[in-house]
Amino acid sequence: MQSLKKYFSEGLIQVAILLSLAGIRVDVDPYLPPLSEIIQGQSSALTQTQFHNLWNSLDGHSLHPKSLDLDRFFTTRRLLRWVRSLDHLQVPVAQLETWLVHRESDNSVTAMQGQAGALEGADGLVDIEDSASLTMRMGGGGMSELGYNPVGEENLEDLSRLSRSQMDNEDIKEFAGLEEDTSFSIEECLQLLESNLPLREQQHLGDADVKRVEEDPLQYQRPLLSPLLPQDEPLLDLEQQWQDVLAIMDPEDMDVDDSHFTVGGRASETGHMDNPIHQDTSRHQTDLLRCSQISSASRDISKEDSHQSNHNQNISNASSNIDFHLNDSDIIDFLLSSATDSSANNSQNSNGSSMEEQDLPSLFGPHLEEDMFEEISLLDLALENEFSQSQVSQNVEQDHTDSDSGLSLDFSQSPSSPCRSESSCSSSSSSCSSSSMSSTESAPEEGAIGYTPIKEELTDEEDEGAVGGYNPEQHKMCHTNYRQLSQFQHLPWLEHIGHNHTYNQPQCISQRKFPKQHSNESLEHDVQNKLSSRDEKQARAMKIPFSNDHIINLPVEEFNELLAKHRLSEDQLTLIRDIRRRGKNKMAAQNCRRRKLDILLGLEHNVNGLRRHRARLLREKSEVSRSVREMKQRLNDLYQEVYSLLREEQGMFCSVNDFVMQQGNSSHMSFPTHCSSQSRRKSGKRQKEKE
DNA sequence: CAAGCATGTCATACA
DNA sequence: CTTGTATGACATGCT
Repeated sequence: MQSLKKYFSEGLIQVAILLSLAGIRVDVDPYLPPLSEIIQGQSSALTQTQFHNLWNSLDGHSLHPKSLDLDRFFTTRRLLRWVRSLDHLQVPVAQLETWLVHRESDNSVTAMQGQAGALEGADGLVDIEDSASLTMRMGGGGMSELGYNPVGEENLEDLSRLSRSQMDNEDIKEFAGLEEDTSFSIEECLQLLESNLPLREQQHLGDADVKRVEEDPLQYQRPLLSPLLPQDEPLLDLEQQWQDVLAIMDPEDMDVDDSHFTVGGRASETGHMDNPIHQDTSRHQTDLLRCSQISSASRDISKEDSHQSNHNQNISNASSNIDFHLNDSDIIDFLLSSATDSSANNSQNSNGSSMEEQDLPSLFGPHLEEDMFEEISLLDLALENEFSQSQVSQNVEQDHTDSDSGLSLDFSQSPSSPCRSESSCSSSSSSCSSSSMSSTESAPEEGAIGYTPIKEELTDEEDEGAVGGYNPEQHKMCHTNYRQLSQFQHLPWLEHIGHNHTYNQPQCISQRKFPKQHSNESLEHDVQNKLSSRDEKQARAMKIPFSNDHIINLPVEEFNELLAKHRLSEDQLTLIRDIRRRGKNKMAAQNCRRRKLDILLGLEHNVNGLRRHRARLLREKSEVSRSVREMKQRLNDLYQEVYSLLREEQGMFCSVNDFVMQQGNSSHMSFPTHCSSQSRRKSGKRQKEKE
């Protein structure tokens, strides 16, 4: 019988879904067991009537009874809710209700204050119901009736439908960006959130809210934020609060990437997509914003995948959903911070391709320049979808995949390096036929080894200049450009890299560099003798018939062939092998040092970015705290006003202290019509029950 | 001349 | 075992 019932139930579900899709509203409630039973009761995963079995039979797949498919389960619940809600308006009804009850003696009020964290400044004037019960009333009364469950809801659409009543106290508090230790009550949190809802969102609220809007639309529409704050700031404040929340909840994301983390989800949820600040700033964002959108979209996918079964799915989705706004806010923040130099900078930025990099430092102030590079680098990295949490790891990863090329490295140490042009690289590869293969093969990889973080800052021209392999000389030449970047100006290695450590240079390199350009060969020979390395001198002394470059850079097979071609003594062979070993180790040491510097560079960059991020978070935190205080004050004033009106209506029989405001399940705000001793006793009794 | 830096070299470990 | 690579430690030359 049970199985038969199940069979019909699932059949009904399918039919209802199909009919609903066709536009026909079907109420399957009478034919279905209570939803709670489906969810929690006999159909629990541990019982024989697991609901996943229902789905196993639905689509023909067979799942292990213990492998509960939560996705399908919640999808089922959503579909069921949807089907059920087709016959009635599915407007989330906010169950926020406020009423006044009699204020008992001071002791009781004190106790209730302790429970709910009444307004600090109200001095016991307002008594707010226990937050847990309030949550039950708000969430359980209305939304949970629709089957919403904050845990396990994966879809963003559900999230958007999730009103604040879906969250428990902590969620709401966190959502409001409040710390745990704050004495801010749950109602204040809700009002804080509510106050940031646009009017159309308010229309989704309950009757009580509507009434309040009708009675005092201005007051209700007006956010409870401080009047000192600009009207556009609530959104930013919320985003900042959300950033704080995310930083607390997910410290792993606190990395550089966290700077792109904000409240967007909430922004969309609360309908702030058309917030004026977005409109005002959107025209300034242009390509940066698009880049951020793309990057955030990619992150959305990955984040959703990683958080599929996460307990904090709601908030994760919210954060991912709003990445766009987060980037938005970041860009806005950046634009606002750079507003002082906006005109000049904008013009320069528009001509960025043609602008000389060395002009950059003069165009931006130190702080602005730092921020700009941070933002731009973040966006660029995010756009490439390669932005890892640590540039260090990125560098190391690249290092593992790259190989070295000693040939190009030797170029940088050539005696003629000071006057050599970038063409030396190509000429070297063309002039050395046998070794060109190995050098050119490994050369492009070499370029990816070392200065990767810096190369991201380079222009296209410089990148093109690096084609053909890593050329330290290019980096030396670009060194002047690097130094324009304030981020790297302090690095000693950039300042010293221009030093001409030309001792111990292979002779063959200088020969290959300018085979036709040097007319005076005798002079060149003198220079070679003077600047050649110990190995080269020894090679010449031992009459080694080929160059050190060949010895070092030839592949093993060709190297062995070369040795076989010539009749060499044992000493010569030993020297050749030593030269090869030392040469390769020399290049390895250079690469190793370069990597080390890059790692340090990346770490330094990350530290700076994290410092800036921390400073910004602290700044936002202080701003939020200030706005919260102001809102509290406003709310207190509002209460005073309401009480004064009530006293007038009651004929001045009751004092302000005789009223407390409560919020409940009904859809209207209620106040006791009189403050008799009976109500006083009732209130006291209720309070005792709570305790 | 000492300090700091860049570079080369060696020894060693590892793939 | 050979070869190549990576890296710490030390030496050396330069500023």
